Amino acid sequence: MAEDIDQPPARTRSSRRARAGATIADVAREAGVSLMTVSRVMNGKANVREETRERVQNAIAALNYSPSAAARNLAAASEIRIGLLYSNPSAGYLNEFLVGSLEQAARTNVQLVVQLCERPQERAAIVRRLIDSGIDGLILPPPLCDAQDIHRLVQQHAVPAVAVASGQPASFLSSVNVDDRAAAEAMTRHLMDLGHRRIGFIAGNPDQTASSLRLQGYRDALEAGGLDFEPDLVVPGLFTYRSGLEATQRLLALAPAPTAIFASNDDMAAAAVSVAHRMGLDVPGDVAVVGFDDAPQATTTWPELTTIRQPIADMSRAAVQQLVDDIRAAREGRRPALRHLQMAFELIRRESDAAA
Amino acid sequence: MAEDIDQPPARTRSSRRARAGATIADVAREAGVSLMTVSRVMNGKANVREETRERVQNAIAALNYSPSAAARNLAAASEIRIGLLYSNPSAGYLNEFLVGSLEQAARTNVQLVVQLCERPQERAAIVRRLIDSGIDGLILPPPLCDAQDIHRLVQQHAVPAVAVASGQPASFLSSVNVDDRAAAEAMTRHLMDLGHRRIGFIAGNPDQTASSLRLQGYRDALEAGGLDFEPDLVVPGLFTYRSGLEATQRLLALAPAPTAIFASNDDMAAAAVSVAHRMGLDVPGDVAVVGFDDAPQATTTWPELTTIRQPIADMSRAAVQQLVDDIRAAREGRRPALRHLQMAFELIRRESDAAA
DNA sequence: CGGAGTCACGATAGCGCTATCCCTATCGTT
DNA sequence: AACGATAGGGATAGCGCTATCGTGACTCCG
Repeated sequence: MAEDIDQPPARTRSSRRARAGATIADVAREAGVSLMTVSRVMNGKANVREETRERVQNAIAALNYSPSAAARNLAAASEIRIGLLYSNPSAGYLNEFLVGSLEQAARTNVQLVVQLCERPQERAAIVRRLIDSGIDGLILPPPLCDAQDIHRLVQQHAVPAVAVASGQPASFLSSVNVDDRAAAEAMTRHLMDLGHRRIGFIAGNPDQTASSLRLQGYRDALEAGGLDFEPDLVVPGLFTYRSGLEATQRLLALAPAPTAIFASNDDMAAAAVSVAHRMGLDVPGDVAVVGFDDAPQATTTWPELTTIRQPIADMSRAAVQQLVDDIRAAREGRRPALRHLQMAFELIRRESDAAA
Repeated sequence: MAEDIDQPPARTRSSRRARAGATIADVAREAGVSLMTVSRVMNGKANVREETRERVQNAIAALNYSPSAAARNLAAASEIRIGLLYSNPSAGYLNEFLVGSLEQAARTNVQLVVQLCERPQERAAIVRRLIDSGIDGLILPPPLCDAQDIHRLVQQHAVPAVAVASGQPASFLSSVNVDDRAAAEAMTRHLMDLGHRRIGFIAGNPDQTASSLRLQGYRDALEAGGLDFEPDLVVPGLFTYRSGLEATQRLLALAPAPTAIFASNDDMAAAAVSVAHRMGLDVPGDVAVVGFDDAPQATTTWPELTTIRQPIADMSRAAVQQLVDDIRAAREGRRPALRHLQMAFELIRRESDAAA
C-alpha cells in the first residue's frame, strides 16, 4: 500500500480549519468517490448513477454533513444579493412578507438585504447606493412597487426587479399579485348577496395602483348586480387608520346611510368599526363592515373582520424565486423571462358582516 | 520594465470571474499596496500608517469596491449562522425585531436563519434539528425566551444563546431586556399623578416571566404612593386581544369601577378601549386606558394609547451583537462573558389617559 | 555601536466548494 | 472488428479573501 506516501507533508502551521462539521472531502472519502461526485449529488446533476447517488447520500447522512454556503457561493461565482426595499406598509404585512422572503432566500442560498426606504426624497439615493454596491436585484413590495423614481433607476441600470401587489406593474418588471379587481368584486357581491343595496366604499391611497383596481371591482359588482353606482358612496382614504376614521364619518353622515361599508384595507375597516361603535351603532347589526388584506387588525378587533386574504408569504417567496431566476438568466446571457404571476385570494368570512 | 514578463500565461479557459465589481486585488493595485494591507484597512487593524490607510480608502471609494461576504467568511473560517426562533408574538413586535437583527446580521456578516417555532410539542424537534445542522447560536425573543424545553437543549448542547425580554433569564444565557418592573411602576405612578386612585390592572400571560415583573411594578407604585393593593383590581390576561376583552368586562363590572385601566400590553389595552366604548364610556373621560409595548395597535386605535415604548430594534441588534461576541469567544477557547443588558424604556403619553 | 525589540507591510498558503477539462468503460452501428 | 457516441466520474485550478509568517527599516539601550 502506498498510503503513507500519499500523505501530505506534516502541517507545521496550525490548521485554519473552522468548521466543526464534515467537509465535502470527508463525505467523498466515506462514500469512496471523488469530491466532484459528491458535489454533483448535492446539486442534483443528472449524470450520476442511482446507486452512487445513494451511497453519497448515505455518507452525507452518516456524517451529518451540511455544505458551507460561503464556499459554494465563492466557488460557483454565484453570490446573489437581493435588496428588499420596504416603506412602512402595515406591520403585519411586512412581517409576513419578510418571513416568506427570508425563507426562500435561505433555501436558494441568496443573501437578502433588507432596507428601509421611507421618505420619498431619500428613496432615489438609497436605491442608487444599493445598485452601486452591486446588488443583483430588487424586490418591491407595496407601496414601493409603484414608485416612479425607483422604476426609473431600475430601468436605467437594468437591474432585475420584481413588483409585488402592484396594480399595474411596469413593463420591465416581473410581478406577483392577486387579482385585486376580482377580489373586490367578490367581496362586493358577497355583501349584495346578503341583501345590502347601499354599500359605502372607502378607497385606498390613489398613489398605489391597486387602489383603483379595488374600486373597479366594486363598480363591476354593482353593475353586474344591476345596482346604480352612486358617487357619494365612494369616499377617499389613504390606507391609514386615521383616514378610515374620517371616511367613515362621512359615509355614516349620509342620508340614508349605507348599510354596509367596504374598506380598501383592514386598517380602515377597523377604523370604521370604531366610528360606528362610537356613534352607538352595532356592527354588523346596524352596519356591516368588511376589509381587505387579512392583516392582524382583522382579528384584533371586535367583531373580527370579514376580509380578503392575500397569501403574502407565498407571494414574497414567489417574488424571490422569480428574481433569482431572472438574475441567473441575465448572468448566463439569456434574456430574463419576465413573468407576471397571479395568486389566488380568499374571502374570509368572520363576524363583521350580516344580512341587511 | 519587466511588466510584460510578469504577466501570467494567457488564460485559455474562460475566466470564472463572477463579480462585476472590483476585487481586493484591484484595490491593492490602485492604492499601490499589497492585498494584505487592503485587508487590514478593511478590518480596522491597528498596524497601518494613517497615510496608507487613507490611500487605501480612497482607492476603495474610487473603485466602489465592496468585499465579497462569501470569500471573507471562507477565508476567515468564520462563517457564523445564528438561529432566530420566533413564535407568534404580535406582528408589530416581530417585525421590528426582525428588522433590527437583520441589519445587525448584515453588518457583522453573519447569516440569520429565521425559524417559526410555534407549537410547543414541535419546538424541541425544531431546535434539535437546528443544532444538529450546526447552528452557532440562538436568539430567543419572547415568549420563547422563557421556554423550559428550549433552555434544556441549549444547555445540554452548550449552544450560545441570548434571551430577549425575558423577565428572569436563565443563568447560562445572555440577555437583553428593559426593566419591566420599573416601567410598570413608572406608568402606574403616572396614573396616580393624574389623580387616579382605583387603577385596574390586566396581567399578562403567566407563562412569560415579564408578566409578573409588570405586576410587581404596579404593586410597588401603589405602595410607594400609599395606596392599598386591592386584589379585585388585578385580573388575569394572556396578552391577547380576546383575553383583554374579557378582563376589561370584569374590571368595569366592579363597583365602584376603576377610573383607569393599565393593561400589560397594547393588544389588551386596545381591547379595553373597545369594551369601554361599547359600554358607552368615554376614553379617557370616563376611564383612562394605558398599555405597554408601543405596538402598532397603540396608534391604530382611537384614542391613541399612552404606553411604554421598548426599543425593540435596538434590543434585537444588541442581542445579535452579544451572541456574535459569545460565539467568537467560544471559538477562540475563551469563556463567553455572559452579559445581561438592560436598555432604557420610555413612557409615551398619547390621548388615552387624563386626570381622574 | 551592535544586538534586541518594534513597527509597517509583503508573500504565500489555504478556507470548502464548483467549473472545466479529461479519461475510461460501455454500447450500438456499420 | 473497428468506430464513434455517450454516460459516469476523476483531477485540477481557481473563486476572493484572511492567517500566518517573513522581512526590512527603525528605534532603544547598555
